[in-house]
Amino acid sequence: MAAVNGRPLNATAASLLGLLLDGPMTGWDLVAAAQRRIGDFWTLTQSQVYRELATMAADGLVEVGPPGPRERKPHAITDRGREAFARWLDAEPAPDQVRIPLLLTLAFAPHLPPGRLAEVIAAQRAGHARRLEGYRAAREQLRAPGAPAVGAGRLATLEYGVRHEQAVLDWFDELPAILGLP
Amino acid sequence: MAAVNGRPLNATAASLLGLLLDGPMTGWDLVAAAQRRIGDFWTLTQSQVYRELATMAADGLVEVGPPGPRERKPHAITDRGREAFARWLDAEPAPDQVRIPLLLTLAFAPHLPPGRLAEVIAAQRAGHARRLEGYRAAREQLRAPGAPAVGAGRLATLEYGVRHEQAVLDWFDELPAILGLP
DNA sequence: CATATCATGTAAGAGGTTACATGATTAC
DNA sequence: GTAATCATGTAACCTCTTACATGATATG
Repeated sequence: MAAVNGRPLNATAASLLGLLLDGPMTGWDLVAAAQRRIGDFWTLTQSQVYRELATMAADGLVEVGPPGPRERKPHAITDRGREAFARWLDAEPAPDQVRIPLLLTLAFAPHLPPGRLAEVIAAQRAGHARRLEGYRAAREQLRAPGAPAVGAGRLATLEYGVRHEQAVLDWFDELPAILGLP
Repeated sequence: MAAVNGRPLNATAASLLGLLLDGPMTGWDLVAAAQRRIGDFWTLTQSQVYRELATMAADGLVEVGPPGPRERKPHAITDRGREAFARWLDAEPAPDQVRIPLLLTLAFAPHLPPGRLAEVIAAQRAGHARRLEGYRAAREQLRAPGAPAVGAGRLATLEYGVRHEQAVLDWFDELPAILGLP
């Protein structure tokens, strides 16, 4: 019996519990579900998933069910897990955690060979434009008649993505003026 | 003589080198300088600074100068350090690394007690509004006549902050409609 | 039967956070 | 003299990433 009261959940573990509220899943399933449902604003790797599952099983937050074909090991959330998830969800979300390598490059741009900065900016802008298109397409698909019913949260996060990427693109378009580039 | 060719720089170490281009600094100085120059979009702790300095000293990227008063240990960038920094700066910046706890909460909002979601949103919005004001104030200060001369990069990153936070606030204002909140 | 996909996991290390310990110097 | 701040760093731990190892099953 490990950790009688369980350690405090980290956001990654809590998210896995949240996904398990829809029913038992294997680690493999969870990786896919996480990518689909929260992948746009939360990264997690397969390695992490198996580790968190093992930890949570030891803490009694999930239970391993009867193995299926191909070594499938379905994990189900327990009552303790539901409580832990509810406590986590009710807490104040931590502040955004943002690290933007491009802004580092920009901060040190005077040390960059001339012309290189413009290249870097163009490449980064293209990436953001691609992502904006992805978010837009996904949003339109969900808005279309006959679209699969989906939580409003999904629409809200897509809208976040669209607005953020649009703002970033607008910023890119102002950049030459700010930096005094040709 | 450790690591003849030096391991590849991580962004945090590289940033410290970038700051040292302005002249020798102690770990303490670097913490302050980093907070001021890149703190808006890159986090780093005191602990990390001392560790990276030790590693970089072992790799010959920085040199410890003659100690000053109060155990001050100025670190100066070496020629090897300058090369390593230039190589890092010239490389393609990694994609943004973003984790937004609020969006996790939103993704699982159906499991939240009624009313709690609105509270959470209000609190988070206030935080973003505060940050927007901070960026705006800093930007106006730099634009004012007689402002200290400062790199265009600083203005560009402030502009990024302003636009990002403004987009997030706009999104907050759309949220009730998207989520069907009163 | 070969290849792709499903599915498990381990190992090793990098990067990051929090908390603590220690002492010098400056300002009141 | 005492409190704040400067300045060093260590210890412990957590989280995340990358790479590897292993084998079952489905598809052509």
